[in-house]
Amino acid sequence: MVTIKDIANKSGLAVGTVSRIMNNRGYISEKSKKKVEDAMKELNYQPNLMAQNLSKTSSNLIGVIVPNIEHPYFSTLVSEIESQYRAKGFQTIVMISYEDENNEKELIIECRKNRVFGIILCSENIFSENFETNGIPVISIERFHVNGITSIICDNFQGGKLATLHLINQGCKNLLCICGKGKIDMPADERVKGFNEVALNNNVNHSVQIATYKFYQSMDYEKIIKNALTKNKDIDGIFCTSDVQAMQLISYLSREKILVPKDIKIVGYDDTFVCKWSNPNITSIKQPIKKMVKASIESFIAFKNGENIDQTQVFPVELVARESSAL
Amino acid sequence: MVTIKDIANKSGLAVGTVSRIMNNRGYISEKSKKKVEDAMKELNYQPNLMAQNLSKTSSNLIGVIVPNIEHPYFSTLVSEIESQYRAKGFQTIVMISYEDENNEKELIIECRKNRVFGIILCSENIFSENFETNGIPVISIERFHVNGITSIICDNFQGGKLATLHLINQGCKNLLCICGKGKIDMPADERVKGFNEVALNNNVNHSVQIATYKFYQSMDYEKIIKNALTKNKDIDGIFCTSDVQAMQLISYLSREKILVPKDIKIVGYDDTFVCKWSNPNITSIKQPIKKMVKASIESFIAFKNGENIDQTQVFPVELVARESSAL
DNA sequence: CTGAAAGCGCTTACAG
DNA sequence: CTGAAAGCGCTTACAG
Repeated sequence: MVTIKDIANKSGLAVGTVSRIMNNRGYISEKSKKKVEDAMKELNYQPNLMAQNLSKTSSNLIGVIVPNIEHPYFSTLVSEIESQYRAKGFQTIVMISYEDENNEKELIIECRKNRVFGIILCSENIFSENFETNGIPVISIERFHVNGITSIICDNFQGGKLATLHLINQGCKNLLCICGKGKIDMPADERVKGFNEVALNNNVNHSVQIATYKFYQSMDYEKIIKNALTKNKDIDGIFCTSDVQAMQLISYLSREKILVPKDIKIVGYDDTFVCKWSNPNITSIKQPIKKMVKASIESFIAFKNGENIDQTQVFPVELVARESSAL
Repeated sequence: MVTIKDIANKSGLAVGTVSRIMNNRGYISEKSKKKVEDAMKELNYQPNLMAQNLSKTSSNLIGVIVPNIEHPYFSTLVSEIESQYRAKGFQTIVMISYEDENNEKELIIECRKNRVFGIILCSENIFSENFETNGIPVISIERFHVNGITSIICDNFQGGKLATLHLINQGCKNLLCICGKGKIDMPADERVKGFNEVALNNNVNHSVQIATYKFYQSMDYEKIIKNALTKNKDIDGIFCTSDVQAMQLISYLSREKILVPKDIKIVGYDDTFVCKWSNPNITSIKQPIKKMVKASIESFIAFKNGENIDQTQVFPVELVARESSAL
């Protein structure tokens, strides 16, 4: 493995000088610069990131802890995180917690071992007093602010309202909301509040079907969907708090020979790529993932610079109309 | 940040001794061990992985370069890689190439900078002479062996045969195969060969619809599906070389009021989680992802130990029958 | 503009 | 069984 020493020898300069040239720090003569660049090229040199991080005061590593990367929301989110952070010179370490609190503790320790610059944590267990990050800043996405963790969320309440208003505008009279419920209050719960408020204000029949956490984990909502629809016979509009639910709902209704959007109109949430994989395509509420990820980067940097960070940052959502809610 | 020095001070031992105790290397007295453990606990110490990797001859890092992590095949694969490698003490660095050769070159350089133990590369551009990994072992998954890169693949030919035989056994007389086509020969091309062979041997009408790469990239096969089905009017069995295709095919056929499996039977490939998200559920060919990932770990370790590694490792597949091909 | 030295936090022979 | 020293590959003041 070629090291900075080899470059120093080759170019006839001291190691420190080479380092300064490579990092463009301080005064540099053109001649030396050229020599170093030539040597680097000739020896095909790549600096050792671990050595760099070790000697610098802070690393370029970002720990990303998510429950899974198979759910389309998370695969999209992680994908966006990876590319935006890389573009800014950070390196992400993606870690999968499977929603298990002990795993999460382990992974946070792993982040600490890596001396990460920051941690993005998407967790249900975020309240835990056991999460000790020793001064490493933590940002959560779509989780509430707690324990000093900065929280980046979309306007879930508004999302719920938009979806519901849309269904009403499309003529629905009997609404159902299918939502998940975890161990703690989640920002996504606000979607249901938005649903309830709009339905109430518009005097529309409405009910809520709660799916326990295991449905979310298995990404298999069939039973809860069946349950909800046998209980509520004359539903004509359903707001699913995730596209994955909406997808499976459409599959279920197709099986039951119930027509979407004719008999029942549907709105999903997240606007993930699967929205286009069903017949009909799924109308959905879009989170501005790109902006949310960008905000997380800015917050980490602000924190690093000792600036104040908003504890909770809320981003507007929009409705993307497709076939599943058409007239 | 607490360091090994703090542990040494606290426990009244030398830094080297503490290191030996932490790594369980060489003779250790119970008394000293206890002292160190107590100090570690008291100071909430976590060793600095970068320092460890720097002083060791090899790192515990594995670079994982994939075209994307949104496609269900890759999200499943990456998820499996992350969890199996972590269990073995490795840390994966997931990198997304977006199928771009320049990105891939950059990412390989990034791997080199990280002094990774090995690279898992899922690339279309694997033939490139420009991939210089400087002695770092590379394993490809579902790509052919080339340039000394170890190749782990499933038995695609067998998969194609299984799928086709199944369709024929289910009574199909006019078969279509929808497949992707990249810049280079891919193991997945063997699926089509298996299709052709079985169809020929059984004297069944058959044709192949090739989807160019851009369809794969966009995960949007609608046009090619439409094209294939307007060209071939009396198809009654379709082998899709990915579940994503099958998913969208089912959506398309539903739109066209063509019944699956009554009018057309369908078999997908990869057996990803989306197979259960459509009506009907998708019959699919299952790759033994877990075993393939396991094999990659073993190969890296074997390489490290100077052992010989099979250049190409082929894993058997199986057909998972669901509704889309039912009688 | 450049070099020498100290330091980042570990590990690893080598003595004892 | 343990300590002291050298080294991993960088960066960063500090002189000059």
